[in-house]
Amino acid sequence: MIPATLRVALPVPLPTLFDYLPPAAGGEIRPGSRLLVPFGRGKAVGVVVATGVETAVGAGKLKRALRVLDDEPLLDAELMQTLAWAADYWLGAPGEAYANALPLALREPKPLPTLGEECWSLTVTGRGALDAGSRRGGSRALLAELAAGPLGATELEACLPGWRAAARRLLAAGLVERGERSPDRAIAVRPAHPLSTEQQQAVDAVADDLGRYQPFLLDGVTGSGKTEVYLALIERVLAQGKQALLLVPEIGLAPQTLRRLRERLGVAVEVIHSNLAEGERARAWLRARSGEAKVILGTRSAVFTPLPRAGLVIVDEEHDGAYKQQEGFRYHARDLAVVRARALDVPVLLGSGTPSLESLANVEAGRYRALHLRARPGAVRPPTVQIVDMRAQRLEHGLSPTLLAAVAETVARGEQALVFRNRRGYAPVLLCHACGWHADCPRCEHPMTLHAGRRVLICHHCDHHSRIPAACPACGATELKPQGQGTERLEEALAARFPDVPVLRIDRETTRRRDAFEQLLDGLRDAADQPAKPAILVGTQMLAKGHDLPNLTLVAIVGVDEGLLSVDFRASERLAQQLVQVAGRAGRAAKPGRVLLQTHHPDHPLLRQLLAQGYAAAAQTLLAERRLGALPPYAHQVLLRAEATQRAAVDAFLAAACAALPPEHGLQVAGPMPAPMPLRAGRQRGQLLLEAANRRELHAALRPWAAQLARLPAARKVRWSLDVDPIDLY
DNA sequence: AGCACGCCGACT
DNA sequence: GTCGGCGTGCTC
Repeated sequence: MIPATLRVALPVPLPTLFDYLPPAAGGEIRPGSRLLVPFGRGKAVGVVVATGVETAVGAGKLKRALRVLDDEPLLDAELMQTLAWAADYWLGAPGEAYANALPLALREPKPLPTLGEECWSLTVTGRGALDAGSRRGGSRALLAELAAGPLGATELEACLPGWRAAARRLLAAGLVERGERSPDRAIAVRPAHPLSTEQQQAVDAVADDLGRYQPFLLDGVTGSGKTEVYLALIERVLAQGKQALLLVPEIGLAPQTLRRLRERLGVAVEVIHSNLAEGERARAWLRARSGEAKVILGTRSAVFTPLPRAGLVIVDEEHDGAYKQQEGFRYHARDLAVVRARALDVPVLLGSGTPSLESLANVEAGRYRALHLRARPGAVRPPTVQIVDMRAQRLEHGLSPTLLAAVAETVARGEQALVFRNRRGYAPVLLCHACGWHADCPRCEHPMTLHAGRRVLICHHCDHHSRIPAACPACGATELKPQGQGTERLEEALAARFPDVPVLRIDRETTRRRDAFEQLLDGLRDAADQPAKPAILVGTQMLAKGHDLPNLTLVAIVGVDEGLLSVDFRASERLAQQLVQVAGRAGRAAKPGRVLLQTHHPDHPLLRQLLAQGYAAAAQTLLAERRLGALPPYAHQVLLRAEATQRAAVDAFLAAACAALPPEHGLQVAGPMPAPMPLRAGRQRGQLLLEAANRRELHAALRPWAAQLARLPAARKVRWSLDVDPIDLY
């Protein structure tokens, strides 16, 4: 044994840590410091996990580390412990867990960046160019923005999206320069809204537990003022000189939340998400680590932000699937937030209008405490919901007369209507009426979606594009008919039907440019001096989330039937959440809302209960079904996925994996079997599902097994992954 | 995951 | 005669 041997996590997807001799020069090395080491033929930056370890590596193989990059550990003890726990729980490669936690810029052997915020200002020549008006377009706009004084990167992003291209040009021309300044602080603080009794109760309940671990589930419908509760709690945490971490499911929701945080709190708020430039992200991360950043707002990966003065962790829209990473290290940020809160000894608040069944089960089991916001302070009353029976109705491009009449009434009142359809494109199928042939993706064997505007067929599973055939390739008939409706077709139908009203389609295609979405939505809000204009919105689930549209009074939901009939056991939960979230868009402020639900299954028990008794009751029914079926959250699952071009390779690997399971493991084994989509992007796919009522048993059996999988000879011929607590079984 | 080594086809 | 295809094996 060599007493000073270091154990290091390196950013490779291997189930192992690597041992090194300490660098030739240097003093004491502590866990959490980064280390530059020779690795293979090159070098790598790793994180020291343990020192003075007893190594099993032969002395001839053991290499000496090159140098320590941090005198002080970059990752504190709590983060190190949490990361080790996470790698173990999600059966991930330890190195990948550390790699996820560190911003990319900190995984390079360079000195730490300084903490100031990137900031841009005019040079003397720049001012001259502005006065002379010698530039145009984005460059001119940027010069104009900077005329009043230097601006930070976040501010520029807010007032001039896409400014970086112009900045690069002007920097090269010497018209602007890049500098650094300490981050913005102490802007005018807007006073808090008075809290309702319910809000105050929720705040008091959590505040009573500040300073110790306690999870809360804050259950509040859209418009009930969850954000005010978050803000009030963050204020308390700040008053104690501590930090708050607020997670949101997607970047799209960050800007509006950021605005509210900055307006209200007047402290440095850091935003951390994957769209941030790597340097900025590293600086934000370091400002959190130094304690300078008091409030950290971020998406999934922000759950790894260091919090030396942690006071509170909040997970907004906790039911959202975006918190689960779906490749590489497959962690769940909501679950990890709870684990971190326990390690940090702080309360964790999970908020949602439609809580996940997992969290509801945790309330039921007494692990989480429930807090409720039932009233919608801003709205007169909740929207009325009506089921529209599509059977025996003459449909116009999939839209019933009832629905069209409701849209007509709404726009006639000068209000806005949303037609929600969770399918992009013109039609999901292109069908030959003569012989029944339909256009399938050659790589997925699934119908391709017709995109009429772009005159192309697109596979929504693998993005394969092909030309629209002029005639049926099977029988030669020219009667190829689009079957079913996507948002593009609904937009067309509604525009034809309501020629005097603007029809706006909002989906991935129409909002591809980064700022397009916000711009479209801004046009729908009240201008200061003008009354709101009537409009019809057609959109996918992009519209389901959090955006405030005060003049939207009708929400018509088209095509919920897929969710009702799906074989995926989570489909009904997701459908219920989606329906409630979309319905919540209707009728905020003073105008009452109306929701129409168009279906072929008007008597479906889930829809009936959702309407009559609301989400909480429907969720209880779904929970009872899960319990009866011994499904999550009452059982625990691990899914082994495999794919390869050869079906035989997949089968051989899964069979070998199955045979490698420890004897008497006490687990339920389903498979090996084909994946729900057995062919995708030209790859054969299969899976093996393992279940157990007891999570400890499941992990005890799977830990050694997971390590063994990598060593199976059959593993080299497939792409495989392990998914602990999978949320999608595709 | 990268990266190199290694042994078989169509090109200057 | 070589450039390069991706199978195989390794990384302390």
